[in-house]
Amino acid sequence: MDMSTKKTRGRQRIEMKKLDGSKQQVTFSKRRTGLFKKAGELCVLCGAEVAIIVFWEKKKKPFCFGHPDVEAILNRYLGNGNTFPQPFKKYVPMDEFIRQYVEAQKELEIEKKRVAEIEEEKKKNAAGNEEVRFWWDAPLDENMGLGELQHYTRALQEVQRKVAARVEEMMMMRICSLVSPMETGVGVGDHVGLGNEFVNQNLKGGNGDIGGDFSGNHGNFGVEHGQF
Amino acid sequence: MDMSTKKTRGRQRIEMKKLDGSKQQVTFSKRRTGLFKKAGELCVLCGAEVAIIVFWEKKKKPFCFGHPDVEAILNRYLGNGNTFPQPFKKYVPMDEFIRQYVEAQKELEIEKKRVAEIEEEKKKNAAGNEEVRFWWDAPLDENMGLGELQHYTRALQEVQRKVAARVEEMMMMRICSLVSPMETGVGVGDHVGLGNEFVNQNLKGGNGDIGGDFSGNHGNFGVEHGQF
DNA sequence: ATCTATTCATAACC
DNA sequence: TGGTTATGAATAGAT
Repeated sequence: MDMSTKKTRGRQRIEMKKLDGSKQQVTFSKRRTGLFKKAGELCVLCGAEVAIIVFWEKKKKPFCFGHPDVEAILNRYLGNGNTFPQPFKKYVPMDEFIRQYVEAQKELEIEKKRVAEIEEEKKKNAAGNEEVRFWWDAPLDENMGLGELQHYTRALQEVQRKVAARVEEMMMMRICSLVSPMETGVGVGDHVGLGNEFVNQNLKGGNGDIGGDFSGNHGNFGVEHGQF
Repeated sequence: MDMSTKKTRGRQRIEMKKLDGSKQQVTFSKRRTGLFKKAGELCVLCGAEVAIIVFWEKKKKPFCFGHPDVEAILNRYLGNGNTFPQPFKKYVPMDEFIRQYVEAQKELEIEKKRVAEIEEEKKKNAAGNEEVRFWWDAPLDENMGLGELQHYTRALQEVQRKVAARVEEMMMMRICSLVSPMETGVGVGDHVGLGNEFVNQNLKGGNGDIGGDFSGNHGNFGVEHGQF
């Protein structure tokens, strides 16, 4: 295969993590379009009514999709006829949450210990109050060259940064996991918890269709653009 | 190619029109899942906040997707979070785990501040004497003890590994269905879109029905299932 | 915005 | 409601 003749590498698998500003912009645009298209197709194929609101970064205005229109969906959603879901703690499989929570606690412990150690060292050294205050101030070990040591230092910095970021990300995720089930709780027994259970549903159907075409754009669907 | 040996014809192009009850059910289920997944990816990749509400046929309860959660998005969409009901939070007594979790978060914050303080103090001392800084911030100097440094390196890496693994795991869970993180804001949308007027209005309600069940909330995304 | 080469989502089937 | 498979689609990367 003469790779050099290929015009592009084609679609490449990407890591599911936040993109950098550069790619983010184009990806957001493409995927948002794709998402709305999918929504439109769902409406046409299944006679569903869908509303999608997308806020991006600090942008004030949201990008919206709605069929028949966003307001209609929201009204129905918020509609007075709606009965609020009742708490259903006992139906939520807490095992996973508990496990995650415990993990979080352990990690927190590690963090705390680290801080404690630092303070301990600090105090100890301060008491001695000599030339060397902290262990890290100690003379460089002859086993490692400065260059290598610097390398390690940079590595540590990076690790520390990542850990902090990860922990935060994790915390956020966990919050969602923990809260959502409860908040969305609905009547007894309707939930399914982690692990992707499914809700059993039966249906048949029928009702009007919408006609739109989605081909290129979002035809008859209300697509509101945010941005600017 | 021996077509007769093929197990299936594979995916076939379908007309974009309403399906019959039969296929509709399965298609709705599959595509809804796919839609939510896409939304989750958009959130993760671009740091977007998305809310999706799907009503199906006569079903009373909608299927929802939301990150950070539907309510947050709607609040932002509707303008000020005031008029919008904050249903769940009030209704659902914070579960013990959530409470503890929140506390853990606070603790983490405190720890961070402590680290900052120590760092600050450290810098102060450094100013007074040498230019000693915290090991993670720096241009390392010859004072760092190799042994300690290695110790911390290992410790941090271990933590990092665990955290990463956990996050990865969670991401997987979610991504498989849905996924990820972010903040809140305020703003009302403007629209573009065919046939839809947009009226910015404050709905209130007090209740929203969300109903359903919550399917696999595997994700960090709040996914609420409707059905019935 | 266009254009591929690939990965991904899914219509058919089981 | 769940898998499996062969294809149609969506889209990352490059232009």
